[in-house]
Amino acid sequence: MPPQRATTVAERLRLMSGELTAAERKLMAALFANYPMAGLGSITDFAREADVSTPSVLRLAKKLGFAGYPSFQEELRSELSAQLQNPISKHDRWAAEAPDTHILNTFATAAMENLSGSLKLMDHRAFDAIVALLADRKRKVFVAGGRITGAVASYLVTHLQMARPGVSLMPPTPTVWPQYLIDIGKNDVLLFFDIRRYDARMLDLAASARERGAKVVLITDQWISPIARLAVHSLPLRIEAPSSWDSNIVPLFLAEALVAATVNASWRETEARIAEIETLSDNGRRGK
Amino acid sequence: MPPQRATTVAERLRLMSGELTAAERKLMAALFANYPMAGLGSITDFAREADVSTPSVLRLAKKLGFAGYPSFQEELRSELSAQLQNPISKHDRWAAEAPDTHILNTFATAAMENLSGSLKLMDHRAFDAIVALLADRKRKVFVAGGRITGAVASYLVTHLQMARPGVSLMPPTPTVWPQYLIDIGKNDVLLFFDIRRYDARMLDLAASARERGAKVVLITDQWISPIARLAVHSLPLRIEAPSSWDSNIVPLFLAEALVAATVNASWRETEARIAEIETLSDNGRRGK
DNA sequence: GGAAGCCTGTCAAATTCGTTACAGTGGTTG
DNA sequence: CAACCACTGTAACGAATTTGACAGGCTTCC
Repeated sequence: MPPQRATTVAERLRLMSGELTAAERKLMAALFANYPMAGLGSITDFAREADVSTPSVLRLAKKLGFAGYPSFQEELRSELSAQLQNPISKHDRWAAEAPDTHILNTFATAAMENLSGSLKLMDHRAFDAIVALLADRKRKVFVAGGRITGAVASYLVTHLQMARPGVSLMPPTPTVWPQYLIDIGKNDVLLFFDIRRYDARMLDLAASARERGAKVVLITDQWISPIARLAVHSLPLRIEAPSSWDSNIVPLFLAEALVAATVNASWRETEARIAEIETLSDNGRRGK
Repeated sequence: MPPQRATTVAERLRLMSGELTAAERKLMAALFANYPMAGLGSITDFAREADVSTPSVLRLAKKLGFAGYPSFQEELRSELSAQLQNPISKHDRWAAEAPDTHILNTFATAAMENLSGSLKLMDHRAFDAIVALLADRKRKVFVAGGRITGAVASYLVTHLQMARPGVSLMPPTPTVWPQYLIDIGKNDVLLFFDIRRYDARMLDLAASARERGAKVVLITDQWISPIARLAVHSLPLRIEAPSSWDSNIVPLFLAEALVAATVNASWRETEARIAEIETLSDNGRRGK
């Protein structure tokens, strides 16, 4: 019998997570990946699942206050049977034991809905076309974001720079834009993140770039930035959140997906570049 | 492996109920009395529960088509885990008409799994405690991120600054950290984003801040940054992605949730501030 | 009423499991 | 750089479980 019947194994694990060793964290991750089923087989199975030795499993069980592995299992079983008899066992998916109204849960629901809503709306051919533009090394790529979306734009640039040369972030201050604009030529790509509270100066920038023959690409929200009229491709995303501000989770998702797809589309050239960056970065670390 | 994966043990038992012997019917009744938990213990327990001998249990398992008692148990477990996961994995199709293997879809699946996996791991009390720290205006708040997570850190700062005064982003270059460190005092908060490829200099920064009496808070990945040992709260997140790099969607999710919760926690003071920022921002636009 | 057949429990063998002891590893401190 | 500490895996032991063999008992049918 466990020390306190009030708490669950999951909760106890979370409370102790700070004091867990590497092997114990592997076990915790394996258990949560398939909770609590992973712990109901033999100790050998559980150990193999988490890729640790059987004594490590035993040590974890004892650390949690159980006499041995069997009593650990017994507790898991009794939790499970309590949960099954309780019809309120629906929120396994969210933060355990937090109420449905907890911000973590409402936010997670919103994020999931935004993501699946965005994907349903999305034209995957436009996505592929944008990837083709980004993967084309003959084109220079510029990325611009607003006050809020600037962080997402910067994130995209950081990763794209690892995948290919010729990628620049437009700085946040419009006064220095001309000295970037001068280098934006025909066939170059200017990608905007522009969501609600559309910035008039970004629209001007898009117009100027288009006049110079650049391909304008737009990532925006469902109300669609005016830049859309100048863009060759635009992707509208859903960004609502139970908050005073919009959520940029889906824009970030799109940025990551664009990077991954771009890397895939030009793997031959990208592979060597990534490896070289690794080397340089290691040298830098060693030389420090 | 059982003969037909389509049917459950319960169903198979009901179908065969006509051909069962007395002892087997006792077992069936005991199993249904608390299904399927009764079958997840040892064969001895199950037999005693039904008041029959252990070989009778074995005979029933074989009659149902299983090789032995362990494989019977395995089937029960897999049924149960399928039942528990079913309501979750109901992702009603991602990007329309794009194949399941399209990057948008594989990435979306990964993102969803990372999010729900992170939430399962998460200690919501640690989250609440962090919010309490961030909402306390007597504490200054500093946020630090690495090369990649810097964008997320910056995003968090941009929003937190709208919610409260005294929020600073630690710059990316360690050489200027001392002039920030000097202002970090007792009771101030230093929040780190530190994921895989942990930066040794960030660890040093955390140690220095802690020596000065600051509260160190850590947001990290499931392998857990060494900063965890210095932190009062640490939240491990899942960040795997089908890409050459990790996904920062969940860290961004957490940043947004922290901001929203912080705003909620101190709405009285925050409301006026947000309104005032609106005014200032409008004036700025008009004055342009 | 007796014999056959099926069912069930007891017992013991074989295997697997859980547990302990110990040694090797990596990282840290003086 | 040596000594130490914490952590982890290997190996071996004892315990528990699973399984097969056997025999007693109940029912059924001739």
